[in-house]
Amino acid sequence: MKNHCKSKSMNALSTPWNTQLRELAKRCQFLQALSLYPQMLRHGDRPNAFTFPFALKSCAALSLPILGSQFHGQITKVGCVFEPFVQTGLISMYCKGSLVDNARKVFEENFHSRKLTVCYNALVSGYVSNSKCSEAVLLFRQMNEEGVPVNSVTLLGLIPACVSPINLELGSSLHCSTLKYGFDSDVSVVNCFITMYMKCGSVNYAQKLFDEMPVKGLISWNAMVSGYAQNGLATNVLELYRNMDMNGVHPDPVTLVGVLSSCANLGAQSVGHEVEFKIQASGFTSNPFLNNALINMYARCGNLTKAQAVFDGMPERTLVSWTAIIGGYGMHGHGEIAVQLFKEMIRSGIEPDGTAFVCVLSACSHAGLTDQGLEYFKMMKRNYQLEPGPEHYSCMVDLLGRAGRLKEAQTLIESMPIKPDGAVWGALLGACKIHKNVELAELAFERVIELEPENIGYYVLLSNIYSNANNSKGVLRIRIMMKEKKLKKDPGCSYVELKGRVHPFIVGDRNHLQSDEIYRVLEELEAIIMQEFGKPEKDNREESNKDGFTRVGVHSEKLAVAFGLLNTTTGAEVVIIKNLRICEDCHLFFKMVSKIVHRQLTVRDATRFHHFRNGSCSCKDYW
DNA sequence: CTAGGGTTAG
Repeated sequence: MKNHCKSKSMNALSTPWNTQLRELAKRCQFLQALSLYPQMLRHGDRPNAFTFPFALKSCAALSLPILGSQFHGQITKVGCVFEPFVQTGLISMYCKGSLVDNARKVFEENFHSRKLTVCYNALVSGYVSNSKCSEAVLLFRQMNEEGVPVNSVTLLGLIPACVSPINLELGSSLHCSTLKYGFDSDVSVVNCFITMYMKCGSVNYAQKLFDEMPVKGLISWNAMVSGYAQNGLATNVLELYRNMDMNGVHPDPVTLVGVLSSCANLGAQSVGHEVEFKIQASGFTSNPFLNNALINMYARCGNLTKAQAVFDGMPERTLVSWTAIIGGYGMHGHGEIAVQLFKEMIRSGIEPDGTAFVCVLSACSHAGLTDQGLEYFKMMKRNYQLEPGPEHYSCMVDLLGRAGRLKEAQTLIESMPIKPDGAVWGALLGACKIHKNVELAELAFERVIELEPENIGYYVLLSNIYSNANNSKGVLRIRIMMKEKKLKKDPGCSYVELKGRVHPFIVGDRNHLQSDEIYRVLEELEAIIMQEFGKPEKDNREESNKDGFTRVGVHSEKLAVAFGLLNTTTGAEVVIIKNLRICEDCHLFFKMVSKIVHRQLTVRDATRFHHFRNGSCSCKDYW
């Protein structure tokens, strides 16, 4: 190449450099691409309009706006600022480096660009990615007014502006107007709308769009998988994953991340394991997103050994990897290990963020490491300039509360510089239940229902506190409140994972295809239990309708056990996936059943299952 | 200029 360069004219000389630059940028080797530029100058070769777009793209990808602005200077000198590719490159580079005002300046100063769709597109998407959505919408209107043609890329840049539930209206009006442009048959535009509706929580609408697509691409499937996963619809994710397979669509890393996240929420370890196998078979083993999702999945399913193994096997661990493994140890009560790992992470030069602190604080709380937790809370601000949010305060209230330091917890809430949310008062209420403090519970309850009047969990909690204190007046008062507000506790739910399918059960469920047989097994089991161990102390079955409240029918856990026993072959492990806080009645039932059958019954924590976000599914609390 | 992704108590 060197010989080439010396012998040709200036302009043509830069061509081999440009080709190499373009190749490197295409392969995302941006640093190498940028290092080519000084080499080129050293050779005495001049950059031209074909050089800069790739240099700018590299600056954008690496978020180096300062270097980018030096290129801007060069571009002005060379005089190719009016070239569309250079211009859009500049706008995009400044936007990716968060210098939107510079981008706007480039856009405004260039007369020729005013009518160019690509330049508008670059700025529209730049505004959106810098969360300046109203500016993006204004610019979009301006395009229409000035008669600049809108293309599908314009929409791809603009639609993500409407990804929060607040913007659903704007999003759907945008959707309506795109019908007018005729982009409703463009696969990428529809994919983008699917994502938008999913992020707005409008799952049904997203599903409708997906179902009506005549041609679906891998990204369409992925948008649905991730959307379901983000909305906590883990069973839908698994169903869709099977459907993909049947339609001959091959999953890629993005698909598998969504599937793993749902396995984590369901506690569906065997599907998760299957996915891990697929990852290895497809050669995705070094994808950091996938490894983090694997750590999370194994940790949540209680398999800390495997979570640790994935973590140890990663060539590079990001903050998210550390957070996932720390959270995993924390949620299973290994507070000391979690704290050790947190220290190790800091030693390895990774700075914790707010999320990492939530994990370590809650780990301290679960393990009773009260002072350690207090120390970390102080450290947030002192060492890392992180302002504690309400989620950190609720961890602290939980930490102090569990340790019986209720007064300190209350003082902490009162000293908060930000407004406490429902979770903060809720944590105090929970602590009052553990330490049987009725008086403080009443205060916490009053505050928490001001903030979350619809959250049934808190009513149930206070009612149970009254009940433990034999305060029947209190219990009645809460029930009347709930009745007046027409609040009803969501039923609890248990899952059994069998041959890769997840079977959900709710209290008194009759929906399952094998419903009759399940009830038969249950009755048999209970008959044997009666025979062997006598009548269980508590039996909540068939208590109906006194004072208008529905009472517990047949517990979901019991149905799940009966289903498991009915459908597994000898020696198979029955996995009951359930909220850890099962009631004494069910606990007794589990113990007796596992004595009767010589199979292993495993109880898993699935409290994270989003369906129950607004109230625990502890069946004791179900009225 | 350009659609889909991992970590967050109670």
